[in-house]
Amino acid sequence: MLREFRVREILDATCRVVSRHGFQGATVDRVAEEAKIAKGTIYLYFHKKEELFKAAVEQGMENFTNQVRAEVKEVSAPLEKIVCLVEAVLELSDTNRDFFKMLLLERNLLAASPDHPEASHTLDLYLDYIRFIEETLQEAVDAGVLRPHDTEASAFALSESMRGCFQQRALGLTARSASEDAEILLDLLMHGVLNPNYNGYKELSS
Amino acid sequence: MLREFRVREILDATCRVVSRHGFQGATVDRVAEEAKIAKGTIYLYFHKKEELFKAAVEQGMENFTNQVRAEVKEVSAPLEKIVCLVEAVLELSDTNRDFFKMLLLERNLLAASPDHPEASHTLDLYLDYIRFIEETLQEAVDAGVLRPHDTEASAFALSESMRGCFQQRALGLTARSASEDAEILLDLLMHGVLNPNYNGYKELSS
DNA sequence: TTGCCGACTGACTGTATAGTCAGTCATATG
DNA sequence: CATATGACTGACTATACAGTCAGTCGGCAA
Repeated sequence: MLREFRVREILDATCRVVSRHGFQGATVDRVAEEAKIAKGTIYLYFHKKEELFKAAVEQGMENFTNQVRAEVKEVSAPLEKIVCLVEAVLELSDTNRDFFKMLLLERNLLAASPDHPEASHTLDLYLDYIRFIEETLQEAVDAGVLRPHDTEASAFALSESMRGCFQQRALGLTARSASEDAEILLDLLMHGVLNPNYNGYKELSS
Repeated sequence: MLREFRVREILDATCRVVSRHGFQGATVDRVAEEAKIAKGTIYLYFHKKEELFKAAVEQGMENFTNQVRAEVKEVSAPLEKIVCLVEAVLELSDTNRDFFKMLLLERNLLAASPDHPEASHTLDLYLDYIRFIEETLQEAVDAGVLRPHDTEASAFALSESMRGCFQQRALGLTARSASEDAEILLDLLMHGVLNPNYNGYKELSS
């Protein structure tokens, strides 16, 4: 379908423009130029600028989480699932840099907090992603592979740590590859940093 | 000094406006209204809108890191320092919500990545903060309290996890207090999530 | 009393840009 | 060939906002 092709083309251009200029500098004119179409054409497919940006974010998020879910579904052992998840997230964020830069710049999640119901779907997508991480961790707890703990908290910490890895790369602060980051992050997540031979601090011992 | 008082007043108003409307919706008119002064007055103290926002972010970051540093300096045991750091960060972010919401919305860090030298000072402040976390962790490693590992990576993961905790609270997704979050995060950081009785996955064992 | 100073004001201007719409063009149909 | 359809265009309008500046006001000094 022509319609679908155009929509995709416009959303891709939007990602590129936002990742280059931020939401501030991302004008409809620039998106049109990037997509090599007239501005009016964009308004044939999207009613408002906001709608365009929201669609770009949400379509990207859906693609992303679907791909991660698909990767994780390939393996069955609970611990391997976690490894696979972390690798998939970091590798996908490395591949689709434009989209992830846009996601990092996304402010609607917060703007949503008081009373912006339009942004709530974006928030829902984000929460679905977190919940998927949480379920993957919980499965491993249930299987006895991970110790019992607050998996919602660890899901949040893990997702933010992965986001941080990507940001580090986007800022050019690291030369590590996505898979090296994955290895380091998994090691931290699994074992923590406490020296097993040290017993001086009982309060923190499990 | 009158000048200093006005500047502070304007920057505080800026934080409130940005935290409520985001950078998009934060106009100089609104800041003036919030600070209960005329728009022209703002231009007596700041040359450009950008300068105003940058100053608000940087002043807030400096206050924040100075307070964290001061708290951590109070204790001497390496492990206690880490506990103190996490508690201080989470409690300060809970206290100064307006500023931290603004910080979460800050896009200059990324906008900086290609070639925006104006934003590099903001980036430097951020990196100083990371480095301070890293040093605190490294001290504990050197003292044998933490196992040897890549402290730059764990510093990054920790700072992003704390940021995530604050975001969770800003979005109203958690009822936990800052100190409860600190406890959970420290437990994760120290011990990881792997079940110590499980030995099926050698690759990840230390 | 007069004149000066400097902090502050807010109406005004210029500009960037969101959104519109009358018109073009290529293709399909009778 | 004539007419219709619909995707597309880009000049145009309306608006919101950054930044300006002539003017006000209170205090102070001569």
